[in-house]
Amino acid sequence: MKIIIVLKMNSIEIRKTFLDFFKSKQHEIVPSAPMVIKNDPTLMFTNAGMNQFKDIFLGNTTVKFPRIADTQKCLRVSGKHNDLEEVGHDTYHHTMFEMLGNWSFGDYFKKEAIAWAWELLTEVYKIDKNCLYVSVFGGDSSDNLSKDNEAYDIWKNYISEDRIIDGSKKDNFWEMGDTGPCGPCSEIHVDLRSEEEKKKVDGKSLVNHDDPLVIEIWNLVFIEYNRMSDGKLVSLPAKHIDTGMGFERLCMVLQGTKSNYDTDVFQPIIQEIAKISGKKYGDNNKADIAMRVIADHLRAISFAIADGQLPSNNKAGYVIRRILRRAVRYGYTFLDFREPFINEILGVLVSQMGDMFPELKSQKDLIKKVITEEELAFLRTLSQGIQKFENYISSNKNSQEINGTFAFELFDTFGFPIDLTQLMAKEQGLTVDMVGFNKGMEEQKTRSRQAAVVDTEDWVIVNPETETEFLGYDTLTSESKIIKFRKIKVKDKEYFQLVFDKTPFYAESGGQLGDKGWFEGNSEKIFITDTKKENNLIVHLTETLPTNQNGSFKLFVDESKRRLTENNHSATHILHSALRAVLGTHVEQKGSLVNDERLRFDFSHFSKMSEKEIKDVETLVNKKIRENIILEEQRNLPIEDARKMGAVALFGEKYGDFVRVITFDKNYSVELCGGTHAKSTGQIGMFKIVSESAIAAGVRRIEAITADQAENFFNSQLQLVLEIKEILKNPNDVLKAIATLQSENENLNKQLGEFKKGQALNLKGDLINSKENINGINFISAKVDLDMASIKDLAFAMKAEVENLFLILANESDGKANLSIMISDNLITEKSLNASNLIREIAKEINGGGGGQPFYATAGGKNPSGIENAFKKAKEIIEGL
RNA sequence: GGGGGAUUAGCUCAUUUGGCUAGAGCGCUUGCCUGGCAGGCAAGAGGUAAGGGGUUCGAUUCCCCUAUUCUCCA
Repeated sequence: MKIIIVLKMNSIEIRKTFLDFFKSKQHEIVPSAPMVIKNDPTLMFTNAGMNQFKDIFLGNTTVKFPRIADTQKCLRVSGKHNDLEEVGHDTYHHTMFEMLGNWSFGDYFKKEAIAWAWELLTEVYKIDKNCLYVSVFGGDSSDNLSKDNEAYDIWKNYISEDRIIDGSKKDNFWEMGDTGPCGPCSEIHVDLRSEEEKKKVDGKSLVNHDDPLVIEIWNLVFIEYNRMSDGKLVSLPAKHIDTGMGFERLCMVLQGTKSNYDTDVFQPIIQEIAKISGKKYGDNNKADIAMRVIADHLRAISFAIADGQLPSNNKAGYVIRRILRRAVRYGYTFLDFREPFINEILGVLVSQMGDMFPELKSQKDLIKKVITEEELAFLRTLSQGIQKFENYISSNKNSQEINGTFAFELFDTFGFPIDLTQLMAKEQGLTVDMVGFNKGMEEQKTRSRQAAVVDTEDWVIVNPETETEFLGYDTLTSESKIIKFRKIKVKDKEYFQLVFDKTPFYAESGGQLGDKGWFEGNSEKIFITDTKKENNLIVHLTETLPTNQNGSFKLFVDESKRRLTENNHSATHILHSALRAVLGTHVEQKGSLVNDERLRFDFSHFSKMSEKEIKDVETLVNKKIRENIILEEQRNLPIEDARKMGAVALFGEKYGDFVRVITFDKNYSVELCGGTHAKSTGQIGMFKIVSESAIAAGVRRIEAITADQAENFFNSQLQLVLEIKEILKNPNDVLKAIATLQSENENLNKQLGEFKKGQALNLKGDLINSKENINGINFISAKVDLDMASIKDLAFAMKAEVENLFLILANESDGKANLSIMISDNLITEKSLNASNLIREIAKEINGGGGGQPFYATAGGKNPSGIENAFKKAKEIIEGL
């Protein structure tokens, strides 16, 4: 008998082995980029390992290391890769996952990529070769591409040809988007089924057929083309390798489990969920799904929050909120949680992954707080929706089916997933009209698609340069050439994007808005309405193109706007340090907005700032401004050196980055920052906080103004006080004068009220005295000089006092007439009188119309001279009874 | 970026073809019952119906804009 001792690697070892292997092949190992993406309009989250290298593929940036390997945190929840609804129901979908990858940028190509992948899998990880299949691109006639014979011939050296599969364009031709770098790819698949199963069905036939145990493990992409917007492919001068291997899947393979969720990546979390829910994992399919959902989503939201993306009500923040709510909902429905629980599992995740990803550890308190608040908020929404549902049920008792429109409304407006509605319907013995629901869904999708159509034309190259230089730290003008431009159409609007070889224009980044200004050349002047960053490219937005794009142009940044913006940006840095000094070092930047009018700074802090704290911060900032600290700026500092200087690092730095450090007194404020700043703090002039508020659990927001704006603020406040004084005839003590005024006013109001009451009483008395008894009815008619509200009061008061009352009142204002009729309740039935009907008839006399209730009605008209006739008519009606 | 909903007393929410001088529960104030508390009874205060504009004799209700917020789609 043969004894096989299998020493399973744990997930930490598996990750390390991958990175060590490629290090031995001269790869630079770089840390994971943040999962949350800034400065890319096409992407909210990192959804593949290659994202942080996109600029290299696009040729917008130079290559620092030709060979790189890493593990990258990824999130797939929207756009092309939307796996959210699958997660938990099977054994292998995830929202957040790690992607192991190795890259070559114009260095090695297919031969080495294939050889190393094979070596790592079979010799280092020791995966049985007889379980592996590979695929190569089989060609595609629509793109006029033949089979990838180069890859096929290389694979032949490692694996028998009957294990090589020709793949379709869908599976084996990788594209970044509608346009851009792309190329054929080779996938490595592994068959994890039992020997018996393998005998029954050939593994080769299951490749790419969604069998949970015959799965793709590694994708090797050979980037050699660029897709143009007309669909044509152009060969790239420098060819690249881009590979991706799902870490959680690899763990499953190497640990011999049947599910990613059974590996040591997920089990500790799942066991914790089981523990606090009092249920056992593996007992009940629905509960198991819920536990997997929660385990997966906990990872996604924790990493997102650690990377600076807080849940919110739109964009990326809303994606995070939705993931969290999905987890809450599964816990609510299938694990019977009614109180926040996800935050309690966080500890396990942090102890498990905090070493590899230190951001989890350092932000643990904030993550926990944010998750708890979100859970509470969603449980509230949930109970509102349930109430709505119950209202619907009780008002539609005889229906057996829940209206699809209502089901869609619940989904669309209250965030109720359709399966939850179905579940609740089932409990009442009802079904849901799915046709109607799906119709509502389709309509909404069509609407959204139409609204989101952006037509981007290809870049038109004017001068073939790749690098653009930013001059804006030193100058606000430049002599530049256009490198390229393109036209963008959004709905009925059209604008242009221009890239210059050098530019003083600062592109929106790090919270600082982009510069505005203009450029001149060939006797034309064209305005630049905004400057944006697309990855590393500085893009200038204009409404028109110069008629001749060649030649040189003179660029001008709007100086006054830029200077005011700089003041606010520098003030933001000083504020940041002041907050840390006053509140403590737990204060971390969570968001920032800087423009020429004001600054907005979001930061982690757990309670409302007191008046004194706000004042202390203001005082400290203004003190630093008056110290007139000279700006120290260091460009192109290796990030490691910057960290040593104690620079406050934000999210967003990538591997090997050379960073810029902005210092205002090395013992006070040192920050990594790409923005533009005042030359010395004195330029800021003064600083004033105008609001302090909460924007999310554990996150506060300060809005402040500086320089001219602050000066205006103080001046207008002073002016206000001066004007108040003047109005009060310059008293010695303004406050006392106002207090006196207030109490006098109060007294007068009281007296006036009593006087009015007396008058009304007199008026009421006079009216009552004027009553005529006609057919047993107390008829009163009068024209009064009161507004409609007072007439109403009077009418109600008289109704309470006079029996058998028929009251008709009129007033006149602005050449218009109003009538009001009040009738005692008993007359309505006894004499069949209806104020509403009567007034319609009577109002004809004043050329108007009206209505109301049987006992009280009003009307308006354009003919005041008809009032007497109206009274006469009313009297005739009563007399005629 | 586009759609749908919400915003009414300190809090949670009512208010159906536009008209009952906008109501309830909890909380608050006062008084009473009880040895005290818990509790009970009674009276009362508290509303520019988010803000602005329009339609109308009349708008919490219908329309438009703004703000805040929730939610879905992209």
